Amino acid sequence: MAEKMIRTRFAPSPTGFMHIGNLRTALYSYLIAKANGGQFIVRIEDTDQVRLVEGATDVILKTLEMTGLDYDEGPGVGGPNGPYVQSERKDIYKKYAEELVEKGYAYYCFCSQERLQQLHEENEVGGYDRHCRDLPKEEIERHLQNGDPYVIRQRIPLEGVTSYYDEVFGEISMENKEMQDQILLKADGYPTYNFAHVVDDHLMGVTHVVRGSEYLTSTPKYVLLYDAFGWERPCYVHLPLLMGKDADGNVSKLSKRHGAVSFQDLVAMGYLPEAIVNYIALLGWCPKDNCEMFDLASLKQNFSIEGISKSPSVFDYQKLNWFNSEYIKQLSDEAFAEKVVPMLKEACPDYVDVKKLAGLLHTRVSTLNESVEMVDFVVNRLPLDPAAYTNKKNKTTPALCREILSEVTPVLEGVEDWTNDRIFETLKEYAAQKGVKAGAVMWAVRVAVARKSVTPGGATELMEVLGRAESMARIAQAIEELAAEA
RNA sequence: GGUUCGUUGGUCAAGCGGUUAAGACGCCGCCCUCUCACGGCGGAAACACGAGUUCGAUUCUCGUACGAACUACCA
Repeated sequence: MAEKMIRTRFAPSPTGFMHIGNLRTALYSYLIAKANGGQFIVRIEDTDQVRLVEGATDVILKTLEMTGLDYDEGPGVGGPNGPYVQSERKDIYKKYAEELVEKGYAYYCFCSQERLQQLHEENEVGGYDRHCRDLPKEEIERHLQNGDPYVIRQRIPLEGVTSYYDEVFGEISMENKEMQDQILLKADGYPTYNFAHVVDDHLMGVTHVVRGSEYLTSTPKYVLLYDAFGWERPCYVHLPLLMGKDADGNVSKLSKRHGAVSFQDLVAMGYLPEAIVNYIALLGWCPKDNCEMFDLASLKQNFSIEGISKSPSVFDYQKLNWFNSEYIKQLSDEAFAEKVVPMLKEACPDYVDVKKLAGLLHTRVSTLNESVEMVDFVVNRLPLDPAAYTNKKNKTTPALCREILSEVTPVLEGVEDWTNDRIFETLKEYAAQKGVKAGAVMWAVRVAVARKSVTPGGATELMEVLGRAESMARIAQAIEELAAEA
């Protein structure tokens, strides 16, 4: 008999932006299915009515689209197991919860939230005292009759041990007495995650539950639910957590306080979706051959559960930057320009050749947005410290630079085609004639023209970008300033 | 506090009883060079600790330490 087809799901709750940890979970879940010819489902878990955020679902779906994680079933595309939004499945859960009550695996609880709150405060460690676990039948009936608000709780065995096998962490065992009689159905009629996801995963034929390892210790309760219904337990694949490091060097679950952690934040900062995907794919997974560059297609080719590690990994922006710069360099000049020219156009004066400027930036930025930051000296004439004219390798001094700049002015005026090549040749000839290193001339001119000692691109490249008029004006200004200084 | 999980350089990590303990990012140096970047070459940098098992432990077992997650009518 053929292996059962693998079906995985990504089940986010629409409570905010697409967290990078969620994206990685989605990615792994997707890859586990796709690496094995399986199917990938998306399900929206919006059972918490108070935490709902308008538009969050759209952001999630949009992120999946931008990263190429196409799904076989889910909101928008539909499928045979819909609806794929939990709030639209409300009736289903109630039915199953009641089935559990009938079977004795769950019970009605009429405790007020105030009482629970108080309980929580009294014994700090928390936990429900199972007040309603063994309520007499008549009392339950009376409450129900009265229309008293109630929740349905799972009746966890008081003794024994529950274990399950996790594909990455191995055997996990938990004493039943350590588990809480968790709420399955809330007073507002919505199910909790604890219940809804079990019912849905079963109904939707999910074979592999892929999620963060924060669920590792609550999974025994879910496994008990499968058993109570008599359903086949799924394979569990818990993923190591994504961590962030704070200013003090302490690590904890990656969150907003660690900086930009949503996919859209990163994109807005100029990271390419492909680079983000590549980077997070490697955060907790390593291929057999240790290769590092992966697009989605090759990930589908190579991904395997065995490569997933157990230990949490720290999100490192430096490495992300490296991946991003690699992907930027892989872009053709045209493709890069297309992304960056609009920003440059907006920032720079009209006389600037932004297309050429983009060319200079291509190998020098690690994010798209860095382009604009890097050309501040093009946008404005920066204040300049004459000390910048001193360079020991080229043996330049402010005085020498002043001389060079004065002499070079008429030479440059004679240049017919204001292009990098022509300007460069001309300046080189001049240097040879004068008997100084070309580097000295270039240094003088570049500092004068850029008004900055470190620049993307050389003197002549910058002059081409700035155009003849602005370049000459800057040189003239430099000569004046140097004269004033001397 | 309890429970569960984790621990190879600063970070991501390979390793699955015998290795000079890979590789990548970052850092440093050299080369290239019109400064920077790109590219090339090289360098510093790690098995948390203690017992066992074994001829032999980074690898297996158990403790200790440290870290994390969970402990909601949130997911």
